[in-house]
Order: sequence, then structure tokens, then C-alpha cells
Amino acid sequence: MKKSKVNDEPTLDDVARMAGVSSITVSRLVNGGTRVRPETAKKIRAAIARLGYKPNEAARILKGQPAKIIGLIVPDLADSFYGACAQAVHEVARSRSYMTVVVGSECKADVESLEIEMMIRRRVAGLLLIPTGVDKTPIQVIQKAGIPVVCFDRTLPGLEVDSVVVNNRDSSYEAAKHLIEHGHKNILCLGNQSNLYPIRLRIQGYEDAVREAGLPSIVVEQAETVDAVGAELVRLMQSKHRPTAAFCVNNVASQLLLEAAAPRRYQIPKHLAVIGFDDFKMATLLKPRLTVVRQPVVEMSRRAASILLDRLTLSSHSTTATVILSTELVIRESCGCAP
Amino acid sequence: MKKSKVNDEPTLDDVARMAGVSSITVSRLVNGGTRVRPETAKKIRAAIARLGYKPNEAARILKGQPAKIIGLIVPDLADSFYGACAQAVHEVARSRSYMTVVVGSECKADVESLEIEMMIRRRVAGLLLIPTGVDKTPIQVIQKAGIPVVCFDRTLPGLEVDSVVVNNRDSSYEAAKHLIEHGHKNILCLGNQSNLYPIRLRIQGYEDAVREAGLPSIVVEQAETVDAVGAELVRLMQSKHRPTAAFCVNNVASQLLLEAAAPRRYQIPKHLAVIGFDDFKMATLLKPRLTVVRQPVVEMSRRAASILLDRLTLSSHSTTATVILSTELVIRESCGCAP
DNA sequence: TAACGATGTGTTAGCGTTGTCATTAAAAGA
DNA sequence: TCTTTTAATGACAACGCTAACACATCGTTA
Repeated sequence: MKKSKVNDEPTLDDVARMAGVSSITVSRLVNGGTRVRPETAKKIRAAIARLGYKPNEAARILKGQPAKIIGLIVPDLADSFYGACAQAVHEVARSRSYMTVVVGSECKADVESLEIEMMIRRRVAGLLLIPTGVDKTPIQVIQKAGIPVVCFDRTLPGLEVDSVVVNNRDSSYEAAKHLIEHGHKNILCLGNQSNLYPIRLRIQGYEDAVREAGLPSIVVEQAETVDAVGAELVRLMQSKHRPTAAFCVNNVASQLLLEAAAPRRYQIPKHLAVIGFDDFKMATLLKPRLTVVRQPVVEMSRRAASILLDRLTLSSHSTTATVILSTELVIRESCGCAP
Repeated sequence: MKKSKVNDEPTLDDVARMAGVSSITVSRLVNGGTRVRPETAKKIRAAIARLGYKPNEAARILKGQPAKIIGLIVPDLADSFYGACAQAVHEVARSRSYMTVVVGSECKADVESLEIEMMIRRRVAGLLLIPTGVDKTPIQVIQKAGIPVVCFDRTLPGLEVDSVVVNNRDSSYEAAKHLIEHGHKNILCLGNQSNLYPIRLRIQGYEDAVREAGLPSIVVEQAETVDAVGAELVRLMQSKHRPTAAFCVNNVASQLLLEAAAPRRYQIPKHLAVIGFDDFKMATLLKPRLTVVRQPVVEMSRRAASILLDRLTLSSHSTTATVILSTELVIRESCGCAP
């Protein structure tokens, strides 16, 4: 007995032996089938089927074969926004026969670093990243490893990297302006994760709009819990600049505000008109239905994936680019201007 | 010049050469650091740092090293329920220094097969699966490849496989009974993906409850679109057995019902008391707040991951087991019995 | 002092695959 | 008939890593 491997998967050699050819011929067939005589191919295919042979991807990668795997690191898979991103990326990748490795960084920079490290070890062909922190080094580490990266949803300023984002500042500016045009004089801006660059831009958009209109800027930088937001809300509603409208910088902020407002008898939009950044599934089931700045989640994810895959397959050494997608102000009831 | 590789990552040999030792010594240090003299270790570590060496996972796997990667296949990453699963699994895996490869099967059996194939090729150590279809062969394929599998959230009857699920029938029975106890005589059951085994069980739980109470069974098997559900709803509300309550078999069904009811002026719970299977983030923001059967998503996912990892690390050849977790009926407003 | 184990290190080989080059057989042209 | 081209296949090495063994050093113990 020559082979005593018991529990192992069949290899190329096993197939070759059974088909009475050399392993390289089998390899050729598996990778495209050129230069193999039809009858030989048939024999080999039969052997593959009989043995249930599956190519060993690890060996392939080791040989320097294009890996056909891209990594995707998102802050939190449990958040439906990022879930949608993951799904969209995955679909694009699969359509171009790439596999996707998705991991969640749990919004922690150290976890992110660890995941990046693992991605590099696994020699992924490319990496899609929604950066979790404000530190640029993780991205530089990837680039130094020679792995193409595309950032999306969030970017870090001053970094040579492909990115796909929405026009955060302008969208927020428009949202705030919408509220201003409806006569609101005191508009609250409810922040969340405001250390992140895109969130900063959203706050800035709001600030530009109110400043331009000569209105006071009322910013709560960091909405954390329902209770904290509630307390802050009560304080503000009794203050001199009692807000009559609010702009929430992301869906977490929106949801916190709504949850805090209800038990405190602040009616929306009667007492407080609300516009939120980020649409979400339930926004139309809420009473009142929430007016939001809708981001093109799927398109953004798809674009990012496409850019990465193009860079991989076309091996284009073009310079890095930033794609900025526009958003849509979806007017529903919570801003008080619909029927 | 011996080495002319330019763009490649540094290897173990590069490190070894720089540190003036053999590659195996470096390997030993990297994998635990036993049997290496402290001073040697220091030299090697310096070299690793200077070169930015990252172990090549592919080579490791090829050598038959335990892969430390598990796969997770969920139906749809964009669904927050499965997103939460993915996040939870991922956290458990990471805590035991396993990496997770997550992919979405898009609820299509053929995509699922393809993803499974890829997982096997990549030689993942184990696989967590939320089966998408009703076919058993995909799972058998995995098992034949010698890869441990754990199914969760859904199982297929009559299959030798570890699984973690909730007691679907009993939970639904209790939910229906709750409605019955509040005097409802005509209770609608709104189904979705009713070909799936767990959904079948939920419908059965409902049917058992109404039959036992001598009430009519009103089942809509397949809720598809808001419009279709709306039309059906109108039809039912004008029929002889006008339902005064509804049980929705999953969150998709719940959301469809709510969206369909609102514009048709069916008030909840006044005209229709509602209990949904699956809790979701927004359930408490809805008006009325939705009463639901809450599944322990996180615990279920964690358990599944733990079982798989135990099987991998302890290499226990124990027989397969099915863990059945219980659910919780979270009573809010939509069922009409709370203040 | 010799024999022994413990410790640190190197040598060799091979995991499954594919690139490179060599080889054979058949077809085409001279 | 003898080259020359083309197609189909094979032999060999190498990718980066580690298991298994081999080999030096040491300090201990009989």
C-alpha cells in the first residue's frame, strides 16, 4: 500500500492516477481545459466526479495563483446598514467569481488591526474597508503589503486611497436648509460617533446652513443612550433656544431621539420636526414616517467592489480616485411638511 | 543576486537569513516560542519587525496545520437578524482565535451549494450553516468532506447533524394561545417562506392552538409583497370569518402586515391584534409597539459557534446533538392586552 | 568519568498545485 | 521523404511552511 492517507481529501494526483494521466494534465483541465484532448478530458472529468475531488485553494494560493478572494471589514455586521453593504459587495464579488471574506471590527480599532493582519496573512487579493477609527496606519499597513484597498462609506482625510462616499457635507446642508425653509429658527443637531470624519462633515453641513441663515448652532456631539438623550432633550426644550426641529447625523442618532422623545411627550413633528441621516427599513412604518437623507447603500457598496475588482483584474496602475455619490432627501412626515 | 523577487512579501527564510538562524527556528518562535533561547528570540523578533514579516496562512494550511478558520453561511446578510447572527458568531470565533468567513446565500439553493463548494476548497476547519432550502444534499456534501457542520436557526428533519434552534412549534402555540385567551375567535396566520421546516413548525403551532380551541384555521401561506398582503387582508376582513387578530411567522411577515394595514385604515390593535415572530430593533418604536416572540439570536449563534469550536478543538467524536432554546413572548401593545 | 536527559538548533522532506521546459505524436508544408 | 509547425502531455522544481528526525551543547546523576 502506497497511500495510507485515510481521512484526507483526494488530490490532483489521485485524480491523475485514476484517469491514467499526469497531474499536470488534470490541472490544466481544471484551470480552463485548454490543450487537453476531449477524450482525455472526459476520462479526467469522470475521475474527478468519482473521487469528489475539490481543488485545494491553499496550495493554489501558495503557488502565487491569483487568489480570487477579497476581504471586507465593516464596523458591525449586526447593523443592517453594514449588513446591506456586505450583501451587496458579496453579490458583485460572486458575479466575478471572487469569494468574499467578511468580518466585523466591532467598532474597535484594535480589532480592526487584528482583522487586517489576518487578511494579509491569508493573502487576500484586495480589501474593502469601512474604517472604524481615525488612525491612518491600518490602511498604510495594507498598502505596504501590496494589497489594493478601497475605502467606502467613510474615508480618512489626507490618504492616498480609492474611496467611495456620499457627499456628506452637502447632503446635511440640504437637510438643514429644508428645515430652515420651513421656518424653524432653532434646530438641533444630534451627533453620534462624531470623531469620525464623515460625521464631522455632516455636522459641518448643518453648521454651515444655520450660520448662513443667521441661526444658532445647537449641537449635541455624542448621543449615547436613550436616557442621556432624553435628559439632554428635556434640558434643551426648556432652554432659551428651544429647538423646534432636529437633524440626526445617522440612524443610531435618529432612533435614539425617537425613543427618547416618545415617553417624554414630545410629539413629532408637532413639537419637533425631525430629519435623519440614513434611511432604514422601518422608517416608513414609524408614526410619523421618518424623513431621511437616503444614502445609496447598495450602489456605494457595488461601486467600491467594482473599483477594487477592476484594479485586481485589469491590474490598472491608475492613480487613486474618490467617488462621491449624491444622496436623496426622502420627504415623509416627520419633518412636518408633508400632508 | 540570489533572490530577485521584488514585490513579494518577506518569507520565513528572509527573516531567518537576517537573524542568522535557520528558518525552522523562526517558525518555532512564531508558533509559540518554545525551545528558543531568549537572545535568539530577540534577534528574530527584531528581524520580523524590520522586514514586516507576516506568516503565509496558505502555506500553513497546506502543511496540514489546523486552519483556524470557520465558515458561516447565512441566507441574507442584509437582514438584521442574520447580521446579528454573523456578528455573534464572529465574536465567539475571534475569542478563540478563529477567523470567520461569512457569506450570504441570497436565499438561493444553488448559490448555497456554490458557497459550500468554496468553503470546502478553502479547507475551512468547520462550517456553521443556516440552510436556505429543504434539500439535504448540501449538508451531506460537507460531511462527506470530513468538515464538521453545525446548523442553526433552521434545521432539516431527519439529518444527523448538530443543530441549535428554538422551539418553534411551542413558541407559536403559546403566541396563538395568548390571542385566544384574549377572546379572539378568528385568528389569521400570516406565513412566509413556508416551505422551510421551522416555518412549517410555527404554522403548525398556530394550527394546534386554534384547533384545540375549536376555532377556524385561517392561514395565508406565502406573504410576498405589501400589495398582495393588502389585497388578501381586505378580502379576509370582508369575509365571514373576519379575523380580529393575526400571528405572523417571521419579521418579514410582520412588517408586510403592518405596512399593508396602515394605508387601508385597519388599526392595530383595535381592528387587528398582532403578534409577530422575531423581535427587531424598531419594534419598540412602532405605534403600537409590536408584541413579539423574541428569539435568543445572540445566544443561539454563540451556542452554535461554541459547539462547532468544541468539536474542532476537543476533537470530540460525540454523537450529534440538537439544542433547543426557548423563546420569550414579549408583550407590548400590538396584541391589545397591555395598557 | 561516563552515561543520561534536557535544551537549543539545523537538515531533510513533503504538503498540493502550477510554471517552465522537454518530450512525444500527429498534421502540414517543402 | 524530410523537415517544420502544432497539439497534447509529462518531468521537475518551486511556492512558504513545519513535522520528524538528527545533532550538538549543556548540566546532572550514577
